[in-house]
Amino acid sequence: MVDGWLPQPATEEIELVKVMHALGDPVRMQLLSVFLDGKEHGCDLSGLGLDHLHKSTVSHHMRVLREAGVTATRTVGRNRLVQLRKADLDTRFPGLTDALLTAMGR
Amino acid sequence: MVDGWLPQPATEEIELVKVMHALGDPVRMQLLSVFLDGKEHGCDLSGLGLDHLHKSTVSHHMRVLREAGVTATRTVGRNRLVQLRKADLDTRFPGLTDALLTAMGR
DNA sequence: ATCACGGTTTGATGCTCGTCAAACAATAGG
DNA sequence: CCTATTGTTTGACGAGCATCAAACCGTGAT
Repeated sequence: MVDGWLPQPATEEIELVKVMHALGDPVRMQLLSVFLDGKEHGCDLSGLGLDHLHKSTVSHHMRVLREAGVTATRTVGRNRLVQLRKADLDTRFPGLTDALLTAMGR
Repeated sequence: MVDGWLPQPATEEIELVKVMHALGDPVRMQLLSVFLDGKEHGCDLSGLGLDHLHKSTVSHHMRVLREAGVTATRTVGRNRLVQLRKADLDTRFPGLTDALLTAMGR
């Protein structure tokens, strides 16, 4: 019933070096590849090759991404919906998410 | 008299996650801000606020950047000339260095 | 109220990394 | 040849990080 957003840095507070650090991990990079479409995603990571990871480990990586300002997480019921903060990132670092989208994905 | 290039990954071998990891450090980020002009630079880091760092520490960071494929280092005499591998990075990850240049610097 | 579900938090462990210090290597100059 | 310069390499140390496991917490269903 609480249904709100998890804590995250304001747009102006997003730091490039922290974003880079957040993306400098294979697991988080793979998570990013899912979020790059900009849509909301559940925490079901089946079909990602992340089955071997403990749920608390994934939760940790999700937190790193969120605290770096890369993603935003919304609580609805007992689920979490995660999405890329594309607009905010484009404001702070124009062209960055586009470059990532080009480099990854297709 | 040997005057050659220090070992570095081939263009196709440059991995995005390793580049991100290399850039996920404040010191290396500051070094990058110097190299973003694409020109060759000596290892004189005066006026960068890196005076407090030991020379071996800077050498370490230079190596990380080079092994990630971010920079290329040339040996001339007893000096090292370092420059951004802009063409190679643009080939692998189009728009990335431009986005970094926009985000940092001016 | 009780239970199951989805996810977080805490603690512990091992590995990686940033830093310094000292030794080393190669080169330019006397 | 000797010395100074420029930067690398090695070793050591401490901090940080990725991972797991177990406990915990809010929510929805029974």
